Amino acid sequence: MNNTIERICKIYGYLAVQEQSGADFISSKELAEAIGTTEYTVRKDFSVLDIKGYTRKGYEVKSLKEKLGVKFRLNKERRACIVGLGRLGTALLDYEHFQNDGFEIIAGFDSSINKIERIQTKIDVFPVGALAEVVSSRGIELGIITVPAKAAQEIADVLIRAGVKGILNFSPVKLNVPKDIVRLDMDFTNALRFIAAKFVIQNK
Amino acid sequence: MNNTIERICKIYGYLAVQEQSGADFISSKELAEAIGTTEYTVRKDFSVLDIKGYTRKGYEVKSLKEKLGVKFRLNKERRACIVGLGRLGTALLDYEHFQNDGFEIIAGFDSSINKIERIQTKIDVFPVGALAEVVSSRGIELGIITVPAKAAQEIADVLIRAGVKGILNFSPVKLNVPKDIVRLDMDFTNALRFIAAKFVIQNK
DNA sequence: GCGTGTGAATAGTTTCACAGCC
DNA sequence: GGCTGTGAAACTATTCACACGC
Repeated sequence: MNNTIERICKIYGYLAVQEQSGADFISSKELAEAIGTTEYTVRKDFSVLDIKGYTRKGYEVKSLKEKLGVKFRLNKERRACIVGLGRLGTALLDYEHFQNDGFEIIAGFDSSINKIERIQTKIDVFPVGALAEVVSSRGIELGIITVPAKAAQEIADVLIRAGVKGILNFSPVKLNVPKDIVRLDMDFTNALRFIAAKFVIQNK
Repeated sequence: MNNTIERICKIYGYLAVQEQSGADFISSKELAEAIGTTEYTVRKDFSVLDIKGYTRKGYEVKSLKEKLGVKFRLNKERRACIVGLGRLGTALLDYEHFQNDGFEIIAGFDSSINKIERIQTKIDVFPVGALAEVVSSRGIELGIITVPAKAAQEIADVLIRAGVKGILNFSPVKLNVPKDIVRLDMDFTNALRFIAAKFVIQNK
């Protein structure tokens, strides 16, 4: 079911683009190509979600996006914060795509007061001590962790206690989180390992 | 089988840490907890790979790492380059974990000469025009793409023609690559979408 | 007893085949 | 003819059960 969610998220992104460019209908085949799967799988996903298309035309772009948005609440604007304002953290603070796609980074945190004072960004930045208070008072639902490995679990704990629903983890450690909290790891080293290993296996 | 590769990559990373801290043996249970799976799955993976442990002791850390390293060629140092030296690209240029774990970023590329001249890093930086030549002459096997969406496919094509084996793609577009080339997408917006959507589904 | 090794059972996912519809 | 919708088939992955070894 994770695979379905992942595909739907990609489809949703693709539909946003198609909607801009004025497309009315789209086939399962085109969607499949756009996200890298098969048309069967796309239709099966929609079938499970009870989403209907039109014979010979495909799916209506606007209403498909609308339905997926409602079912997965991708239509709702969500607030996020970034903890750890090193190079990666500051790069993400100003990552323009978030803003366009329903996510708003509304706060950054770092343990170094110096760094906080030096940072140039439109987004509010705070010392980590303010984390719990800011997260709950501003209704932040998603935490992005870009702190060094040894601080990551502690930050995750604070974020969760303050009420975030999910964590995007860029630190290379496996975080322990309660199972109602969603955690997604983006470990760059592992990503390169995966690419290298897969190349070896598939071309053997 | 992708799942197995992914788990092995995580295990390999965990073993590197364990090796440093001097651990001799490790059980399938501990490995499973470390990477977020079950002990059955870990043992099954090893079984398929024909890797043996010791009754009542588990697996010998050093030799397990060695064996995985050989089978998936994770023991080989691999060279990578980064194309697109915006905030994310420059953050990755100096991402310290790569260096420790068998990957070496040996070149950066950008289309702006200005940017190239201003960048402060120990790593060699070049105009994109030099991409094909540098990649093939220096034996770069992995390309990391951090250019804007509209330039991503073109860069991917050049990288592939120059001989890279895999691409780590940070741009939010789906790249077309021949099927012997490994591509891995890290789309941050999609990651947040996935977290939000999964939370909605699992807590419904 | 404790932890591995693995065939068998189960669960989950993708693909296929084809009926239905405009 | 072209594209959807979906049950069935095929495939893949995980979990279980238990024999084995120290």
